[in-house]
Amino acid sequence: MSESEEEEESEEDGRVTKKKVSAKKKTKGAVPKKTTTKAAPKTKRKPALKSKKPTVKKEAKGELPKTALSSKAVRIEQAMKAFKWWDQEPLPQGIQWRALEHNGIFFPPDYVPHGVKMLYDGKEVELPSDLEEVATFFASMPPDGPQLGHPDTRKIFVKNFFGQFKEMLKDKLEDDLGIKDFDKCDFSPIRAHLETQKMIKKAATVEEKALVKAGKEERQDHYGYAIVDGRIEKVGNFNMEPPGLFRGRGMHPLMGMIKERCLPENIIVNLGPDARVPPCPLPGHAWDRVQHDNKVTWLASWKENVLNGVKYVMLAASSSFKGKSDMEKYDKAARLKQCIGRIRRDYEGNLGKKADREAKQIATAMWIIDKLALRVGGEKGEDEADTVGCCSLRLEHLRFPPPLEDGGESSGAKQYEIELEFLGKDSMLFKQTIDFASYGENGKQVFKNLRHFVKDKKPEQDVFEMLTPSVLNAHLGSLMPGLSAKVFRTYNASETLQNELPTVEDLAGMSVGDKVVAYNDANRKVAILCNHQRTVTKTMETALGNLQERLQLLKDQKKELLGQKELLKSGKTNKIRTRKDDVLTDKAVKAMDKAEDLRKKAATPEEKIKASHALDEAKELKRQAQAAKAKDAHLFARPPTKEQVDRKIEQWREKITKLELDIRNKDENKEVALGTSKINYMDPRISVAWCKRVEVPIERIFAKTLRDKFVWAMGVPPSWRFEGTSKPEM
DNA sequence: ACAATGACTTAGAAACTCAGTA
DNA sequence: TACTGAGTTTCTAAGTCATTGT
Repeated sequence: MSESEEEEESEEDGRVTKKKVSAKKKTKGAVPKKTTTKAAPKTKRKPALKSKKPTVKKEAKGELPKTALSSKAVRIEQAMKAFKWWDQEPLPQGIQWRALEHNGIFFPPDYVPHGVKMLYDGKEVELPSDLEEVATFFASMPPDGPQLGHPDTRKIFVKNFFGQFKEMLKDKLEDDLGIKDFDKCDFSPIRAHLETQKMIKKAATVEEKALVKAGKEERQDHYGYAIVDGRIEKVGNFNMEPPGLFRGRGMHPLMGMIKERCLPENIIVNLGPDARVPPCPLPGHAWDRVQHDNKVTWLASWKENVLNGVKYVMLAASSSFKGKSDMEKYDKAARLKQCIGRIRRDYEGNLGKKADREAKQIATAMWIIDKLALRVGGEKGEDEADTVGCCSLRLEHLRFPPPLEDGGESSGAKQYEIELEFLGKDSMLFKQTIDFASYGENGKQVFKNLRHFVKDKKPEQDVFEMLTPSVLNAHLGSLMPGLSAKVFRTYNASETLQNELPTVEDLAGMSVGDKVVAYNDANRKVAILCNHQRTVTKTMETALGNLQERLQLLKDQKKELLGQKELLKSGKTNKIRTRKDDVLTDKAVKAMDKAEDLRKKAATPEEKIKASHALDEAKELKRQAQAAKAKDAHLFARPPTKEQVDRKIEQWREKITKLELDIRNKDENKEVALGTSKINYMDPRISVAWCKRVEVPIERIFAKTLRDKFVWAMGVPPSWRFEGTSKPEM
């Protein structure tokens, strides 16, 4: 790869020299770019940033990459990559950095009033700009989304939103404009306005889009990097969250509350004592305060008004801060693997303890967390959605089998089954029937314990009334230093991946594509273990429906082809249906040209809207043309030979098999999210080593950002296994 | 003791991008 | 040569857990 040959050229093992840093300070500050003035170099810099793409293409074509003139972005990336934090001397306990420099936060622009009026009782209402803004927040909520699309959540959302909206009316105007009833409010004019704005944006010319992109890149250049102990690192969320309406998940009691605009006055900036303080980007404003706390990794923080929690600007997932703790997390999980036997014996031994209810609850909870991969489940407040984990499970979340008729023992397999049904993190449904008997004697004991714990309890009472995460974690910590409940999920996920991945022998003779499928199968097992779900969106549903339709069409076409074969055999060639002239496509193309023309000439918003309508119509024509074409795709222009028909039948057979596989995969995956476990739970070294062993290029498994995030894992040998190496068993 | 807070990880949805394709 | 849909990135909410405050 070109990396190695360029490595020596990169900035001294990734370190930006002192000289360079201070030089930057004088001009623009911490940003890793040499821009001196705003406008002038802009045009010059653009091609440099763009040069990234051609380089890649040339490389792909086998040409030599240009080493001398690598773009700024590429050079920064190389500098970041060249520094191998995992080979470095660690900083003292609790110290996160010695020097830290960054450029602060980007703030979204002020609200620009659009003047489109909402209706009340059918009449337009004149709103001051800050109220118009809030009305616009509401209008921008998708009417069929997770908040407004469901009657229960909609009720909460509307109550919160409208309560505050009315409050604002009262505060801002002495007269509330008579707005009292939400049902008389009509935000649809604003919604329509937003919709057309979106269309206009989508229909923008290439140049306009390029301009937007350039602006984004400029922002990335300015805010997107920090200098940590002399090295360049990527910043994660440097954009301040824009104001809007709080979108809680599930039945969040606060959904619909106004999330206020956050200004520099609310920001604490954290950086090194010697670092240049980033200038506040909003004229006339100032940071709340600047601090130099090197015990923490964040660059800036603010208090958010809805949940009253602190939010942070932190480095990106590819940074050394995140990388270090990620590696520690997986090392800890591997350490758990070393002593998992002892820990399981600990809780198994305590499951049947007669006298000690607390020990029994701890043991039972540990079993659940270990075997069912539940989260620990902290207590939740009044102002939060009612979701639970292990410690907060209530009797109402457990469905025991019906009691046996008058002492009749063992009435069947259902005896030890419990249906668990509750909402977990993000209000994701957990619904599984657990057959405790399938886990052997310990499983049966857990079942008995649960029945015992809930004896004489009301549905809304906790199953583990003696447990809290602190109690549980205190016990876990006594079994292994640093052990807490969440480590079990990491451990079990990684262990499952390793065990589920096929061996080199299993994969003998398979294509890379098939190996990737095998990897995804293992990944899916982990995702299911961790209950990583995604809701089937409407777009996905329709996409699946379209595929089904397409499959049916292909099948019908194949049938006709088989019929044609028979006709050929019996010499009835004249009965073979041939393809008709395609007139629709021509029509569509013309309409398209015309719409394009309109768009080019359009200057005023009205004309632009008109052009976009014309485009829509042309698209519809095109869709029709394509549908018609697809319908006859299997037909020949003139009566075919037998060979031609045979060839086409074979083609169609392949198409059908491929599509059927595609549909099956999509269907299986539609409600499982593979990404979460890949990003957060499976030790990347397992995947890297497996890829090396079975000769699958790592980029087939990890996309760019994941490769960056997991740089520290890329060097493991093919033989690497997930099993604790350091730290002996206690 | 235990409630509140702070810092950080984990999470799915939404927005965006880009490659395959008609 | 624009479209489409899959894949990726961004966004920010919602967890965990140790520390701090009362």
